[in-house]
Amino acid sequence: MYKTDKAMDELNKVFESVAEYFGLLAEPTRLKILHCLCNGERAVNEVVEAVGLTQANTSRHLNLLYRAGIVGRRRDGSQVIYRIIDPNFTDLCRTVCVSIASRGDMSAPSKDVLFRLEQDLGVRD
Amino acid sequence: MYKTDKAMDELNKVFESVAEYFGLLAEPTRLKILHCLCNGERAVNEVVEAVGLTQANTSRHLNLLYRAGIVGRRRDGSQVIYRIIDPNFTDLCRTVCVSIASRGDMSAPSKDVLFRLEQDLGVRD
DNA sequence: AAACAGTATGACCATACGCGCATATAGTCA
DNA sequence: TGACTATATGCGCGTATGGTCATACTGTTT
Repeated sequence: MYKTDKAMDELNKVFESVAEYFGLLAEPTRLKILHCLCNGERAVNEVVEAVGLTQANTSRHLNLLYRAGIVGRRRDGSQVIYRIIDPNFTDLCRTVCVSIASRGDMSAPSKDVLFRLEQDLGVRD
Repeated sequence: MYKTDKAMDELNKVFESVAEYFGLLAEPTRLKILHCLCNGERAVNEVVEAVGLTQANTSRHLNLLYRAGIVGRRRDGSQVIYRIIDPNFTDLCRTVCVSIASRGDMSAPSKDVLFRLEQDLGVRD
């Protein structure tokens, strides 16, 4: 298929990049943080309060997401305000949410929770 | 927002499920395996040869993907043949691939490799 | 049954990563 | 400048997980 070694190398790099991206979304805490940002920008301390994480932890995750280009940030006085800038994030999450909902797992979430979640994911800033 | 504790619990479970799903796609080796299955079903030994992994390793990853419902399998004589059954997989990967390609990273993959990859992801079995 | 190919799995190792603690840095206000 | 709030970061710990090796399991063939 991909004959040359060079093409293979490039393909492997693509896989690594894709894996890295998915890896950012593979953590419940980060998903919580991102969900918290779904309805608009938030300062770090707001996120901390909303998701119930440590300030240090929250800051770390937000930095990760920032360096990956999933969220943007701006200073406002002494606080830093984050927002989602990756146009694909909501699409990806909505797809997976629907997929999970469709699986008749015993642990299937109730309709209204999913509905509300999809509502959040449908909002664009 | 999500007032009741019950709703919060459910939401957290959703986050965990979504994270778990993304986690499966967050590994370059698994992406290689899945890419190998993009053009149709393959026996384990074929996958082993195609992606250059250990047989044990390949089997483990395939089992993971199977238990998660991303791939299906059937026996054919002494060999087991896997195929992609998750309708969302290609969509998700295509989205992320395009996203990565659009970022002007220095390590941006060449156009033809990406084109070929998207071609693979466009094929439905 | 014996020999063999194909596949799965248990044990172990090395590494990655999320977390909490303490601390450093940046900005505001008196 | 000093005190205070807000945010970021270095360090150490515990866990989770991918990789490898050896081995068990399954089906086929003679």
